[in-house]
Amino acid sequence: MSKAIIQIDGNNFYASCEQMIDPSIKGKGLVILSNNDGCIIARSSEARKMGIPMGTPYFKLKKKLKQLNIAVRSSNYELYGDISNRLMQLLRKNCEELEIYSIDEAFGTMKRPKDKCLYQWSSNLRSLVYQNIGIPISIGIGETKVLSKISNHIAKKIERNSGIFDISIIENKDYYLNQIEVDKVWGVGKKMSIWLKGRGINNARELRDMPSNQINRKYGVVGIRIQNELKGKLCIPVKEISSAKKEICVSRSFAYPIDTLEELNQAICKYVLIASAKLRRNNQLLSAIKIFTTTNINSKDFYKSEATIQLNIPTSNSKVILEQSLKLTRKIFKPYRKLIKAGVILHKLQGNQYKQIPIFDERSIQEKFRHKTLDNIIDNINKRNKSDTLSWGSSTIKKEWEPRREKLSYLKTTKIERIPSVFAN
DNA sequence: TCTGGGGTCCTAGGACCC
DNA sequence: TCTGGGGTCCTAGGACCC
Repeated sequence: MSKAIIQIDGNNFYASCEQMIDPSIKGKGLVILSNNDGCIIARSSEARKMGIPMGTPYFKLKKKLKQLNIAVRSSNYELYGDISNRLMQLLRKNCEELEIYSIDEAFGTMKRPKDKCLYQWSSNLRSLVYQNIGIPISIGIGETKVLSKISNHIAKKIERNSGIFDISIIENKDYYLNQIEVDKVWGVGKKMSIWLKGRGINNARELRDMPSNQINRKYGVVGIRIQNELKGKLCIPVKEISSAKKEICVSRSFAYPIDTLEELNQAICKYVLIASAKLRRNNQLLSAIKIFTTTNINSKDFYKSEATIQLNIPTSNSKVILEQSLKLTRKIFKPYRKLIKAGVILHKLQGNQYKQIPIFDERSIQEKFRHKTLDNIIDNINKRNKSDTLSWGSSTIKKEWEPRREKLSYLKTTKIERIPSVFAN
């Protein structure tokens, strides 16, 4: 038996992070809201048991949450990011290879011991993480990523598994695969599951055993890959080194609709500065910028607009990116539209080691270096202090339409002044 | 009144080339 | 009326993920 693929994730990760820093909500009903306090994006297991559905708009459940005495938090990505880093460091030490897949999920590999059983190892890892990070995790093991995801799902579902399941070493594999609905299989989304169900394929076992030419005709390599992974053939390898980002997107909804060019400009400026700082952090340059905005998708006169510009010389310079972005903003703006969201996407990214400097224009070289220094100074100051300590004048925006975060928890792990005090008597 | 944000991968089809 | 064949590259958009 070759290497085992291990899938590890934090249980109800956002909720667990909040409960970890605030013991008063431990073991209680808790929901986490999306940006702008829009909808429910995470629940504690207690809230789930009380029947609070995922993804529902907050305003629809506000009353019910109060009646049930369920705590509410705005999402606090600085906190979750910090806990995630600690978790991943610990996992990296304990797996042979580790691919960080998302803020709360990782894939690892492990060689199986002589008796093939990784339960002891998994159980030790779970305790270690709980002791050191304070977050419960689940561990799924299989021959491929798709199977390890299924294992993880079973680990969470069946209590006696205590958060660990290994589908490769059990005898009645089909018994379990028969119980996994086809839309729960990793890679099968809404569209594909409708198509599959229309053909009588309702669970993971049936998907594995259906004729591959059928799925190939409809979904090509994407479909075949999922099917092969279900059969135990590794098609989606564990990537230890995360590949360079191909695009960077920063977008937000506004607390209230805006309808002037001035406001849109301010928002775009702010997002562009966040995105270009990210770009420089990744040591990358961009060659294309897209700006977009939309009104409420649920309204009758839904309006959305976007514009893209290609740059001849790749850059990571805030001033250049800002100038181009504001030109695009003028293009996409239309008066009397109640805009509720806007954003920027940086496209065609490349590593900055390939930066091309214009060779004939002496002045532009000097300018470039000056801008580079300015960007560096701003980035460094913002890194040491609050992320927007120093910014560009054009990006100062009115507080009242900044996204709502009314139920934000304190940053007890990343702000020195917020570290909890302990008094011993 | 109020419905998130940030990604990746793949494919079809257009533009262009010889 | 009739209008090649084969290839590459790029982009927009769909589908999916957390």
